[in-house]
Amino acid sequence: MRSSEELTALFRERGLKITPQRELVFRLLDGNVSHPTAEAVYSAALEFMPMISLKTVYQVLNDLRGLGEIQSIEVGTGALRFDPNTTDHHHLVCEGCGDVRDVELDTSELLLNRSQRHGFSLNSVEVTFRGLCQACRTPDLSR
Amino acid sequence: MRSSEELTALFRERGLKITPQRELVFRLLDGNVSHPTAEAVYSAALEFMPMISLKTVYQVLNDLRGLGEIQSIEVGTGALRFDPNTTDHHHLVCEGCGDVRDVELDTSELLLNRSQRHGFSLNSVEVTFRGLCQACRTPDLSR
DNA sequence: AGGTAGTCAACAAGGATTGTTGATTAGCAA
DNA sequence: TTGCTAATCAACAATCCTTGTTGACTACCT
Repeated sequence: MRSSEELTALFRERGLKITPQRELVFRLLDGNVSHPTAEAVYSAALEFMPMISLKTVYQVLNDLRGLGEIQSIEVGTGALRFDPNTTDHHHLVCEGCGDVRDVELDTSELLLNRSQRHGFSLNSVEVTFRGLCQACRTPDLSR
Repeated sequence: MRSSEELTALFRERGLKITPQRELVFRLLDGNVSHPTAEAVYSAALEFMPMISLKTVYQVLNDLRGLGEIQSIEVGTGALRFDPNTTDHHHLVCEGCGDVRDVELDTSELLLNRSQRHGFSLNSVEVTFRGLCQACRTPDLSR
């Protein structure tokens, strides 16, 4: 995802207005590596803008996705998650708490000699690792 | 997934009764490589048993999953898909029609030196290839 | 300054899946 | 073969996530 300033220019270019709601969502996503759901973005937004609606958050996220500035991922934790990191990377999901981490991975080997596999033309590869994070693996002694 | 006869024995062992509905779902899944949704299994079942309910199909699928005889996969086509192939394999999804094919793939390299990554204990890796199948890529001249 | 896009509340609705209830059927162990 | 109990059925309702609708209001931007 580009910087807030670049997004502003990009939105204007497309005839989309720059509203405080959009700017807030830009800010909340900038550098965000937590792979938040729409609800999570909404919750974070409420602290700065108590009257923002969930619907608006969904709309801004869809706008950004439409522009290719963020991507949505489905890792089996129920809701879609949004990721401002649109570079080639993959994910590690905690089966306990649902946390998602980024994983750098070279998938060029996976694609080699597979371009005509099953008669398909390949567009992308996603690798999802699953396991338990440290917190979910360690018994919580405070309880 | 084991054979229908082995499943019968397994179900009895667990105190689960062998009903015509369960036997039908066993049969429909045996050797099925189409990765059907619950609805698709239900549709197929209706041809042999017009009074079977979707609810029952869901229950049988969940029973089988609970016993580890089938797995469910989520490939972003809306509904869960069920797969009687529980061996180590991966999937190729057509972004046009949603068709899912099996892909044999050695993921041992992917797991190497990653067992402690991010403090996670790893349980599994899924690789999903996306592209267009031949039918979706080829313009249909009959229309 | 005005046209219009954006936002809001307050809904409804969709699709997938699970839960509920109460009646009926039937598997299977004794 | 009988009887206990699980399984199934219909007919719902309900959940969760996401999108659509309407009508009023606001405010961005040319």
